[in-house]
Amino acid sequence: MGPRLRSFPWRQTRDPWVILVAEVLLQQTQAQRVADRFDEILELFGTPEAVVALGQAGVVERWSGFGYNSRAVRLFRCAQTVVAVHGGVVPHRRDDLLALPGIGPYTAAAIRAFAFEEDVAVYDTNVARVIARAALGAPVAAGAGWATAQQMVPNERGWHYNQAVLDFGATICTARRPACERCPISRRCAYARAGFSGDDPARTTAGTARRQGTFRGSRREARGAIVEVLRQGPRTRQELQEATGMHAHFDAALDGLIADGLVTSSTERLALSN
DNA sequence: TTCCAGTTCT
DNA sequence: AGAACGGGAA
Repeated sequence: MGPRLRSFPWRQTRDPWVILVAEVLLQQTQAQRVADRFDEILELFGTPEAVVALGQAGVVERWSGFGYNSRAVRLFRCAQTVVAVHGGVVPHRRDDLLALPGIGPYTAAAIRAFAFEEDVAVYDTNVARVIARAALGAPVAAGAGWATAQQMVPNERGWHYNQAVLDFGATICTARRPACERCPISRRCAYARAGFSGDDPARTTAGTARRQGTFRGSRREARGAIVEVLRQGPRTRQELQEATGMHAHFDAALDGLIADGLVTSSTERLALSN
């Protein structure tokens, strides 16, 4: 037998809502960071009704430390939709899942594969890298990569297979320094068999991480700082600006947060939107 | 600096 | 297609 799957709390359940919450948190966020706070996450967001009851501001308040705060807004709206439209039950059909706020192609597939145990391919940054390197030895567009991934899913074993590929990409076939020396499939890896000639196929493959601008001094940093201060409670514009210490992008950041429905501006104060 | 179990808007 | 969107960790 090869190595076991990594032990993550969301792998011990098939509760579709819990899986959904975990997958939303895992979007662009290292698995270990989510795992470290999973008890707290379950207590806070364990049912769609609980999320609705928290209210949007409550959800955003408790999202501290996870980043991408719009995900908190979308999770709240998603909970509302699941309760109001689906009677509190997470749907299993792809189109119904994609219609939920914050649920895109990856998360819809992850819910189907990991909660409902359907044999659908989960295609994320890890899988895209593995497909490009090991299966094809060449860069892939998103559509073709997904199709290739789907062909590889074994009948009746999708749950375990998908979790295993994710682990393989996260621990062996990594973005930076892939551990080819201890790779169990290096003999069958297209890129390895080609002698690692040319650029890393994963580099230019769609679905793998794209580079972003510098965070320090960015508007995104200002947005994050503003939301973090407002988690403590409402503030005047003056107080908010001083507390964040953000000057350069403060106005644009605040405008953006209001436009995104994260922050509400009343006559005197700014606050997280309800 | 790069990258992280992506989604949404333009 | 490209950009915007957090913040932590290697």
